[in-house]
Amino acid sequence: MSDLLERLRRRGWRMTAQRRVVAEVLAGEHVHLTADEVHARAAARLPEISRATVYNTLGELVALGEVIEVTTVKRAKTYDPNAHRHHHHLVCVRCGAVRDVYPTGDPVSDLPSSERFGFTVQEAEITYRGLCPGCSAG
Amino acid sequence: MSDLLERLRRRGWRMTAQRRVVAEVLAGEHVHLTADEVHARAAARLPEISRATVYNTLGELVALGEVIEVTTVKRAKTYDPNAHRHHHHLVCVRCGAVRDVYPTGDPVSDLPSSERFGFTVQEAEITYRGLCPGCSAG
DNA sequence: TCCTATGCTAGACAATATCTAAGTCGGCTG
DNA sequence: CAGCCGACTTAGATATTGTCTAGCATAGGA
Repeated sequence: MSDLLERLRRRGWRMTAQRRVVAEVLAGEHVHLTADEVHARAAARLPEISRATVYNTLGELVALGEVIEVTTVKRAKTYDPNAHRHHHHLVCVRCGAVRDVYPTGDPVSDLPSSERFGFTVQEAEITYRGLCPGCSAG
Repeated sequence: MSDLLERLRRRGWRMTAQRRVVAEVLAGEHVHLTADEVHARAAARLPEISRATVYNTLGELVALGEVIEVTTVKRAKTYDPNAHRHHHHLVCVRCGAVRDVYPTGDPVSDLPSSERFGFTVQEAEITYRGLCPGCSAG
């Protein structure tokens, strides 16, 4: 989205072809990509982009809060561009598919203070696990 | 604990010095260790134990349901020996400390069917994030 | 005690992520 | 609108984590 590029520019990001392509790859598909997948898609448009730049750019987007890093059981982290609406994840234990979901209720309020051990709890993130329609049918 | 060793023996595990040491390391400290940390502690007692054996043994313990694999933001997976009481995790975003916690309520029931997208939901795992007493004081 | 399948080892390999040194370029200044 | 500077990018080396292989060792049953 040009929204994203706009916000980044306003935050003093120097706009380069590489950063633009990475941001566009993420904003274009609302799915969870690994760094390598982002690199592959970015390289399709800008063949000489290096892996290091993709990693750097993803790291910056995460630091700016524009993208969320999601760690599942798979080895590689994935990057979720849906950072502006707080949500949780539903993961297929068979094929690894991920969906963003919006449960009701607030898990933080379900953690009694006796279970907080002096921590200042900021947020909670729920990972639902199960089988996706394709995998439970198979 | 010999509890754990007992259960493993009953399940037909061939008991070797290496497996005993790995199981003891996990059962001894109720903390979340990475595979490398398990290897280091195991090697303190049995110097020639190899990394492959530690990985294999941890994988078997996970498959047997005696240990849970926990993936946090850190790169390496950690192994949680508290597998027999379903629980969630409270993580310090600064220092990475992890506590097992038992919230009230059932997150699975908070996911309406309109948010399940045809998935068969089996379980939910909550990661609470915040600052531990030491880090919020600093 | 002996045998055999299972387990162990070192080290190679694979996958993911970060670092480094040198070259490039966005965008401010004049 | 040209020059400059520091932020950005690059290729490739390196680090970290995890898996595989081939041959040796051994637990535990006969």
